[in-house]
Amino acid sequence: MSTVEAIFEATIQVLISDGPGDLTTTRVAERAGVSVGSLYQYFPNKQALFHAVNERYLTMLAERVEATCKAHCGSPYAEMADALVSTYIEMKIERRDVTIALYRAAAEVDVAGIVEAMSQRIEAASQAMFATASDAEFNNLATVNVMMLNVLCGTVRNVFERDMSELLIDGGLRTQLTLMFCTYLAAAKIAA
Amino acid sequence: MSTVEAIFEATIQVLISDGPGDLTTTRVAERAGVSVGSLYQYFPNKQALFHAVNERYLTMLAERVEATCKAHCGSPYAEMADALVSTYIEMKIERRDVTIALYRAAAEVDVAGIVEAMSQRIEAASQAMFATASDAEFNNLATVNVMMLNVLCGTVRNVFERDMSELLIDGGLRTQLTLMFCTYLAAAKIAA
Amino acid sequence: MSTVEAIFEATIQVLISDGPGDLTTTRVAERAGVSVGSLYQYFPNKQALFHAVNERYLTMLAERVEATCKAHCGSPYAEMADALVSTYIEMKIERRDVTIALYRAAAEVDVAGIVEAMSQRIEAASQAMFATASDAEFNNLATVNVMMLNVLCGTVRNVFERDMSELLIDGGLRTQLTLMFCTYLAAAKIAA
Amino acid sequence: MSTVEAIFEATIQVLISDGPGDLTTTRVAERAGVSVGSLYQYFPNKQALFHAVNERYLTMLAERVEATCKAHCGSPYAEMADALVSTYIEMKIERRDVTIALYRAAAEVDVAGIVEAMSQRIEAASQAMFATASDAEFNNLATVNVMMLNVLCGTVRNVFERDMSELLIDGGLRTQLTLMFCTYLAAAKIAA
DNA sequence: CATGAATGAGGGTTCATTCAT
DNA sequence: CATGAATGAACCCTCATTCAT
Repeated sequence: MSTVEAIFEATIQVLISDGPGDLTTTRVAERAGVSVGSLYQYFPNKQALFHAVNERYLTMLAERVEATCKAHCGSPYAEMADALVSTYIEMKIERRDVTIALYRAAAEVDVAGIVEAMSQRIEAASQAMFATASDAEFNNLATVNVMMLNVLCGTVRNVFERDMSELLIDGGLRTQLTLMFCTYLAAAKIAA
Repeated sequence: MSTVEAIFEATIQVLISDGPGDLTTTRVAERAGVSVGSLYQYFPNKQALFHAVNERYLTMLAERVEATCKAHCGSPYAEMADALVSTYIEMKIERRDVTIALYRAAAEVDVAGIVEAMSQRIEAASQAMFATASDAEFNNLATVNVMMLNVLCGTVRNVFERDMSELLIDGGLRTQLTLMFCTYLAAAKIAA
Repeated sequence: MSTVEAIFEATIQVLISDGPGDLTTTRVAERAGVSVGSLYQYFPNKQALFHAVNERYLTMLAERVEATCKAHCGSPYAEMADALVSTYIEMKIERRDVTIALYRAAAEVDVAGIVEAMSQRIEAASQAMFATASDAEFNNLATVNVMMLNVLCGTVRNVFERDMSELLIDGGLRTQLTLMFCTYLAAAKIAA
Repeated sequence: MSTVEAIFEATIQVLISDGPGDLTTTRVAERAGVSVGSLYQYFPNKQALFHAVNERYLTMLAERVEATCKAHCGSPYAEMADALVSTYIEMKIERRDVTIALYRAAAEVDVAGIVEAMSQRIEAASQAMFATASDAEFNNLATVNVMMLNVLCGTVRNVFERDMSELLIDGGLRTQLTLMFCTYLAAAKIAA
């Protein structure tokens, strides 16, 4: 494993075990099995490290969502909603500890830029998908789409931060969010 | 204004102007016009101060929501949904800077406990309200209710943190969330 | 002794014993018998400390020279030259270690500003004095005066840095510089 | 250009553009277009590099002064004084940035040894020259000579460090120093 | 002989907290 | 009960130097 890779992984590990408040460059370096100096050879400062870790994570997320959206072009909108919600939640659950760690770290630094960029990628992909629904066209698709994604991201975050396991394990969150989106979309359908 | 009051206000002010990263006890004391020593007479440590500020803010929020819920007992559910969403968003918009400041500070410290407590108060009030809707009864009200509140809190936070002013100023967020909740509730109605 | 005083003294001591390259804020604080934190309560950073120490020293020097110049208003110019040279050199010899330490430290930081300010104070005082010589008037006094002071400051520094004790102990430097200035001034005299 | 040459030049360049405080071995190597490792193949440590650069510069200076002194054997002493002063100042002005950079760097490291050695070479050459003046013999030549060279070196340094351009551009410094030396030497002449 | 990633001691600086006044 | 100077552990970051390739 490359040094950079080790540092990335160590950052996540420290974030998970110690929390963002106790994340020090020394500790990260130690956990990565390298010296602080090495860390600073690859990242100009602590912020940059944070930034990079978040970017990497969010980029992965965005890519997966984009892929899902592409894969569901032309499907019925209910399937689209389910695919979107499921993909997003599954990714978050997959490495639950990482998800929680990054949610907590988000406020520490200026990650707003990355978050915004990724949000827009996801929004674009989603809107493109819904525009091709086989069984409906929508009024105000732009607004509706933005709403759904804010709801999706915000709600999932809330559920993770409150650690509401019961909503996550049995798919309650997924089912209900999908349902909510379907009824919402139905109301936005253009009468045939 | 009491000393404690001054300290509370100063904390918020520093949070707004300097951000949570630059909030130091000395700075808070200065802005409050008291000495650090005095600050420590009222709060055993920085965490406690943070905690208190958040508690006060969230308690106010919870109380307002509870009042709204009580006031809408027996109304049609659409009105309930609108009242809930409107009250929550209005409070957040009212002192937008404070809202954003506290969202950002949330991760810094362990506010999870307070958040959880307040969430449950709000959920209870909301569920009690919806149980009295004049025009419907709902399947699975507990789940539906929890979902709506997670969506409400999560989405609003997301919108504030992304600073999506366009959704806030013209009431787009309010209208759409209300609509979403109405269609969602409609789907949960018990057939008459 | 006040904390600030102790820090000033400690800075000089460290400068003398360890040299400017090994002057660390921690070491200064230790030697002063206070904590680093205290040091930073009085000086915003290391540079400021350096600056303050130099300013204090050079201000004293300038004041002494100014006093001497005032005291010799109306004297014959040879006495003036002797007074100027003697005062300057004596002050430097008085605390020889401090003198050497500060010469060495001068390049470390931006002391140029203070040096320039003090140089100008001294030049002004000196020129005012020579303008009142009882036994001569001078062509180009401004130029002649600036030359003498550059020579005085530069030469003394050179002698200290080269540690040419033999020139300092028996007054050789003083005698010769005075002589040099007298012959130089004589050449600038306006023929009666 | 040899590697060593490149490193020398790079050191000077970094000194000029970044100052002695920001001179790092890595930066020097970069600017020289070689690796740090290579730098350490030629210089055992940073001090040695500094040392070498200074030695090279001062050796050149000493050689030029020696040459001038030899060339003026048997001349009248006024010509000698002028030649000495002019040569020294011209060399310093020739690459003014280098001169200033090295003056500033001088305190950083232990260059005292080299400076002393070069000073003595120059003093010897100068004394030998003045001993052959065609128009005078001097009392105490050793002392007079040492004085003049301390004055010359010290004053020039002072003028450069204070950046008194007006004294350098129109030759004021040169003229006045020469004049000062001539009157000083005249006073030391052995009566015929 | 060149390279440059890796090292890690050490420097400047901050800030929550205490306690003598 | 108020004050604010003093504390010092801990943080971020730098850079001279080494050594495996």
